[in-house]
Amino acid sequence: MPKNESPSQAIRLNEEHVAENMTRTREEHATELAEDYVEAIADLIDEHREARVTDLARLFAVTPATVNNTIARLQKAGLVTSEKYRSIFLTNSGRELAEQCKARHETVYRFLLSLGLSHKIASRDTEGIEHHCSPETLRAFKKLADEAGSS
Amino acid sequence: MPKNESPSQAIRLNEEHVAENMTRTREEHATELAEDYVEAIADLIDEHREARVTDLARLFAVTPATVNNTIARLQKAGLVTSEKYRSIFLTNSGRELAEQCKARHETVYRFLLSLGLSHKIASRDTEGIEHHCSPETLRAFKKLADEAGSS
DNA sequence: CAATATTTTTAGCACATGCTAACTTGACAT
DNA sequence: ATGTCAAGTTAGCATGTGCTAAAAATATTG
Ligand SMILES: [Mn+2]
Ligand SMILES: [Mn+2]
Ligand SMILES: [Mn+2]
Ligand SMILES: [Mn+2]
Repeated sequence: MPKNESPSQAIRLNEEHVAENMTRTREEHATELAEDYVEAIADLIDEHREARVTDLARLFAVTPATVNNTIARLQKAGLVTSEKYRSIFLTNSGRELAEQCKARHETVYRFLLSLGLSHKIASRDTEGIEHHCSPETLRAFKKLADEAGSS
Repeated sequence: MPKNESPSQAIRLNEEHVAENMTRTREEHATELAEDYVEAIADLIDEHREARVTDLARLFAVTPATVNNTIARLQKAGLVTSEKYRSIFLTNSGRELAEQCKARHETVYRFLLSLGLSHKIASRDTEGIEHHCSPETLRAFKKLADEAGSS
């Protein structure tokens, strides 16, 4: 029945772009947990010298079994090293990723603060938003956060 | 070995908040695909009178089998109606959600544009960011986008 | 109408991410 | 040294989200 009638220029669904964007967002989600883990592990090591399964379980509000499972994947991905009953460490690759993620997290957080949002809200939304910012967007965020910071 | 030494006030891991934020982000991810689907279905119906499996598969860059699977879940969730070999429609609840999501999508997109980002980048990043904006953040985005819009 | 092409569905698979329950290991206090 | 408790592991399960390949239904076209 629908042949091509009603151009209906209201929404303009650019199908090519939508498909690209969806694919990109899926890719971001695939790396999201890994990013949060290496970031948390780096933070824990900074604060307590070591990152243990229990610490991560508390931080992420999941069970130790889930942490174990995830750590096994991260190890396979070459981001962490882990021996049984020992605490978890980052590989060089993991440390590098953690650094990038911490910087990115910081940028997004400061940007949201600069919009006048509360620490609580900014910190909450940062946790999700950080994984979906392209380098261009991140640059824009950083610029504005820096400008607002020099108040 | 680690007892409580080195306050190391560099990062300040507020464990309570981190756990809360992670839980929240997980919840957002659980509804993300549903939101994008109802939005896409609404757009397709606006443009073509109907939303078919193939259309959605093209839009999301997945296989028709995947769309079928997802539609079954959405139906169980009461967001769409679907009969075999027929096109897909929104329930009232689905239409309502689609409206909200479209408004939110629009707000985030206009906000990113107002930062000087290209349409391409803004549209890409919006697709992920939109699902992680609290009402407060959304209000801030809208305010700034509106201000910039009146140029 | 009949042949063909497209669309939709189904079955069966895989992997990520979560859980609980049971078991093992390690740490620590008496 | 031993007994207890916390921490870590494992097995087994569920759900979400993707895939391919094959079958069934529908649409198009000669
Ligand atoms: Mn995060
Ligand atoms: Mn996300
Ligand atoms: Mn959207
Ligand atoms: Mn989206």
